[in-house]
Amino acid sequence: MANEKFVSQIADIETDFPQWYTDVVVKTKLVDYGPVKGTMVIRPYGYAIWENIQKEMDARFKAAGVENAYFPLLIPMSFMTKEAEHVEGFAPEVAVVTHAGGAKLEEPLVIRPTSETIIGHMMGKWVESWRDLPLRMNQWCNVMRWEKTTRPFLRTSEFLWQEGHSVYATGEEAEQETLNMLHLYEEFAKNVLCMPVLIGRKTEKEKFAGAVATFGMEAMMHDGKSLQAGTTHYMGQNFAKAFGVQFTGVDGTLKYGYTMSYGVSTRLIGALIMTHGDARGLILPPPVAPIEVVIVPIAQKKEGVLEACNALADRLKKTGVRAKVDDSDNSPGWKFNEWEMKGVPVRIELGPRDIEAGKMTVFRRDTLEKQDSFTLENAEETVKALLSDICENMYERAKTRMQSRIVNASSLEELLSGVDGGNFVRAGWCGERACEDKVKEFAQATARVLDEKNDLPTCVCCGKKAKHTVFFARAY
RNA sequence: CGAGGAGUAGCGCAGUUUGGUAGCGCGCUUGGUUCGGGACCAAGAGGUCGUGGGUUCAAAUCCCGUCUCCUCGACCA
Repeated sequence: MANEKFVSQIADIETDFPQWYTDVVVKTKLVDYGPVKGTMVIRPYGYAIWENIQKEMDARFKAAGVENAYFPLLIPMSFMTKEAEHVEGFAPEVAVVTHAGGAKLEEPLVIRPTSETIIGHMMGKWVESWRDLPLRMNQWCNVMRWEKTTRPFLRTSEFLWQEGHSVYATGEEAEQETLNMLHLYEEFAKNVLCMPVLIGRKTEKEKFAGAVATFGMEAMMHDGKSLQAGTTHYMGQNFAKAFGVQFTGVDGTLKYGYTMSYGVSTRLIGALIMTHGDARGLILPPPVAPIEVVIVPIAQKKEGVLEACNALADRLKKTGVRAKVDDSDNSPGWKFNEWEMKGVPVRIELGPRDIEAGKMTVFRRDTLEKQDSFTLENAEETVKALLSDICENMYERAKTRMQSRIVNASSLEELLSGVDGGNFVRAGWCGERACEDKVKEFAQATARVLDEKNDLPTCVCCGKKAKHTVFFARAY
């Protein structure tokens, strides 16, 4: 088999998925490890994916009327302690600056693990009247959480994300925005990452520290485990009260605002890798792939070959396709394997034979199919159609896979065997924390989200009447 | 943070048991031949053996500390 040597560079995706993931992210040059524990360097190929994610997401926020802003990295320690649940949730994982300018600081400064507190503080200054509302802001920034175990993109001490924060005059509006943003994320996952997700409300146990309600979007990874790919939170008046976010209403009385927040992070990159990847490495969704089409010249020193490749690349670039000619000295076979590992959606091979016939050989990464019947003449149309077909196919394939791995359980044993088999397990739940804890202890599975379709009658744990139907899974 | 494993050339590793001249494969550089699934020949460059201390005439090798990475558990975007 021609690819044996190549495939052996990365661990087996079926039998050793965690190692496969680590191998792939490092060998494809998405990331490298930083010198400080839990830190990662996002290399150009990885950062380009993030930039594409930002571009698509940012456009959606702006279309929804959200404005970008930037708040400071350092937060006075006293801010963190103003909201009781919030400090309890985040205290164990914050990094604190105690010295600066060669002296011990009067008040320690927290490196933001999230910005609810400092933004709440500023909102308190900026909101005075009902006319100031709603106030809807987003920031793209880094945050730091001192995690115990780390893995590139999935969990690192420092990561990049966007955090949106809004304050509304009424709880209904803030709650509605919490759902709107959840649906925005879902749409983004589908159309930009070609990734199906489950969305829904989180249980009390799983909700954000300081929130009234948390909603999440969960994606199924190749091994059947779940990854929280984004969250939105409704805070009620918790933070508004802690930070004095008050306004005078139409009726002339002073009221507290209602806040909400939402975020997605560089973890999305990990999510798309673990959703779409295969034994050969990455399969990148075209909308975020740094290179959508790589053109590999065959016999590139022969006259006219490189010229033809460059001309084709230029034509594709003019139509907005991210195209690249690999004119390095490596052999064609080497290039094929390299770009496959790096997940480029479409490869075009162009050699003297093709050029003479006015054709091009096209390989698509998602299906590994190669075709040599396309004409060079209408390459633009061919490539556009192919990229959109790949997008659709990647989504449908992942969706079919996820749906085929959602099973119902009516007992703890069924739930255990379900998650052991790499499934998401739907089960009834009475709503008691004790039962949720018992499931975790028994099956090492957690409640990912509550299913909107609440159709299972009895609690999987205690057998009493179920209040909710829950998606349980092992999680990253 | 608990249990296990690993750090030797850019990458993958051998050498450590039994202390005694720093090795192999790939990659890299130069020149040439090649090019339709990880090509070939020739010549070359590259190492404070993670790091700090100790034992010794002598340490990659033995002892103690420490840092980082990987896997599995408890917590999280």
